[in-house]
Amino acid sequence: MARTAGSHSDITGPRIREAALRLFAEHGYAAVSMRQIAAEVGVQAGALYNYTADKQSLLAGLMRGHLEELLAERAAEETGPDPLARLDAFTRFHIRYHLERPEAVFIAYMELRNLSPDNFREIEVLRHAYETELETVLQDGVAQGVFDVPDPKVATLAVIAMLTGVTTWYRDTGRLSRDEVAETYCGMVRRLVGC
Amino acid sequence: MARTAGSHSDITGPRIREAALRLFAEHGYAAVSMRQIAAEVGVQAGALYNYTADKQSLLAGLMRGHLEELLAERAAEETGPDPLARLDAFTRFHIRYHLERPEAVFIAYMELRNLSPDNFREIEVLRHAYETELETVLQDGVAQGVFDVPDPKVATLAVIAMLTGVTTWYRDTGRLSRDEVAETYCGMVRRLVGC
DNA sequence: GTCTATAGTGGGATAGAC
DNA sequence: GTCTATCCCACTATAGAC
Repeated sequence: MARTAGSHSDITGPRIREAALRLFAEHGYAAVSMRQIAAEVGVQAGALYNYTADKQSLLAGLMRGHLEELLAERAAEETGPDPLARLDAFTRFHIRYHLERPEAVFIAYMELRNLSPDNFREIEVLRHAYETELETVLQDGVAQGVFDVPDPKVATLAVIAMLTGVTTWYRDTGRLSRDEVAETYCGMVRRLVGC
Repeated sequence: MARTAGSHSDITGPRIREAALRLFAEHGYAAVSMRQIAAEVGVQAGALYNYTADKQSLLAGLMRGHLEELLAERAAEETGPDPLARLDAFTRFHIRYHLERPEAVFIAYMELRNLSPDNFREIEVLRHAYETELETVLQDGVAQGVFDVPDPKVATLAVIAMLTGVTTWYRDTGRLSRDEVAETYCGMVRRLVGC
């Protein structure tokens, strides 16, 4: 759609972030130019700088937004006291959330190298907070004698890597539905923790 | 070391590939310039084109070399008939091999987007051949009643994602040795396949 | 808030001397 | 086989008109 000089648009900001998310996920941060993002939105490159200080801030904002939303939605989930129920809930939540936002997930894992040192530290804190959610479940399960996990720290990283990997192969047009995939992983995770 | 015009060097080719491997792994393919690679080797940018047709071929060659070596070393391993022994062997091999070549592994997983369509197809064939190695072990184990794996295809992808994830956190200066990590993962993989 | 235009930098790849 | 020099192009970010 043609756009005219001087037109106002309070939704340009979100549209820029959506376009950047899509393009960064597809081609990688370094391979995407500000011109490409602007063209996707339908403005000139210079206009982007009304919404972001620079390209680096645009990337950091996307990653921070993704991880903050991940933590917020996780915190909003009801969690009872039973470690096994909490483990299942984490597995289902992680898979559902990641399959719903494959682009944000992809960027959050692949573009860490392209963050400035300050932004990197900030993002790592958020990521570690999320990993701690699962580690706590595993430790509680071990303490209660429900799980058998020799090394909860390593198991945490192993399970998260396993679950996140689903985004690399899952297709909605494939053999399994999202729920079926989640159930399959639930079973594998349960067994992995000796339950 | 200063280099002089006209000097010969049969090892420039390998040095270019080593430098490219290191820089691509650290900064990403798109973020690394041919000038950077040349500087790392100690030649001028133009000299690189005596060894590679272009930047894309350099990347594809690194990835092809990595996957071909992976398949060759895997094929060289002795494998008995016992599915459990083969599963353990795969786990230990995968972790050892990946921890020995973190840069090549990183590139092979992260830079798929930056391959031309032709190169991408070629690399995907190699990657799939490797995944089939594990899938075959799982299927044989199920057929012999040793493993309990409801979905061997999904389990294959889950195990490989879990094992490969070790490269994102393992440090030689950390709490565990490589062998200890491999044993920990062996135990987790065994349980995951219901064994 | 968006436009056009541009400053300033750096990119991939090539040509021709040595 | 490597050098220097260069072509041509794209990039980020900014300036100033509207």
